[in-house]
Amino acid sequence: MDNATVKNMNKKVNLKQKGSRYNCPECGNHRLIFDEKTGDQICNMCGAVIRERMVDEGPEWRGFSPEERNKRSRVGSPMNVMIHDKGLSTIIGWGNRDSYGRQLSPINRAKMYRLRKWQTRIRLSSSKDRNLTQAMCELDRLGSQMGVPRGVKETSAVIYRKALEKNLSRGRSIEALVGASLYAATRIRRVPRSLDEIAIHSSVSKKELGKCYRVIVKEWDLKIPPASPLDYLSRFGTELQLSGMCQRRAADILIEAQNEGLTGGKDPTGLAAAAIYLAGIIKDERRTQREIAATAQVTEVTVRNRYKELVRELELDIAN
DNA sequence: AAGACGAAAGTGGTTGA
DNA sequence: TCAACAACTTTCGTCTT
Repeated sequence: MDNATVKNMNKKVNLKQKGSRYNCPECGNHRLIFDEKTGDQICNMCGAVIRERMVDEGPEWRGFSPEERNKRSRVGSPMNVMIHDKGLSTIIGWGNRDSYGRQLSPINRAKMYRLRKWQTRIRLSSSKDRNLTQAMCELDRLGSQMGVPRGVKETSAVIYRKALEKNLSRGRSIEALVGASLYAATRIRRVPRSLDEIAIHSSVSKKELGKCYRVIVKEWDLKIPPASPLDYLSRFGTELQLSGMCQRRAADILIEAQNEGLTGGKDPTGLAAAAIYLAGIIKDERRTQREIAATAQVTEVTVRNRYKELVRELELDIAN
């Protein structure tokens, strides 16, 4: 018996018996002990370590009766807020066989057919459900087309659900409400997209989206901070292939501008664009005003005005 | 020739009477 | 409801690199 084995044998604490399919190769004993700390499986007769660093696939809880075990089980699909019934409803299978695999009798087959029909009707019964089904579909399309991260889409789905509960859908198109909830979600998650961008990818006008957005915010009393130019930096920076250093410098400029109170009432995209333009010059990664204006979706004039203002007010020294 | 600049006129939204 | 207003856009001619 080597040292390690003796050491393992001494571990009387934290040892838990586990039924095992293995027999000890040394003595043939089938009572094996599992050490939770080290993940070793040890023979309780001769102390031989059968397997090391095993992964315990069992649950971390114990149940003393079948009911208890059932209650504690967490098996099942995760909830998905982006499917109208959150992916939790049951679907009657299509195979015309019972649980033993036997063919159903013609009478039962007809019964199952009727059951299925009713079940799908019930599943999508209320107009709200039908609305949600369509909305989630549209949200998925819109979100994917705009390259919005999954988490934001989920936030948006939650907002839409709440809007629907408050009956905000009445008199408004599904598309408009979906767009507005997506806009709100991007703002909340601090990856803002402009109403213009959403309007481009959906058939709803910017005006209509804005109206819906305001209704959602008002009705739900959402506290959405105004979009900060900082939130736009990384997206624009990435699109313009600027280095992290350069983006960092742009952020510094913006923070300074904010401290000086220069950002109030100004278009945050324009400010972000100007900061990027300046940082580009400072860090020798110059991008033309046109390039930046195009990615930030503002005009060159705005970039120009904002950056002139920043230079003047912050007394930045740009040697060029 | 491309990029930057600035003036002038126009647009859509907010504010206050 | 309307005018005033600030910010932004569009357009265009001129200057700079």
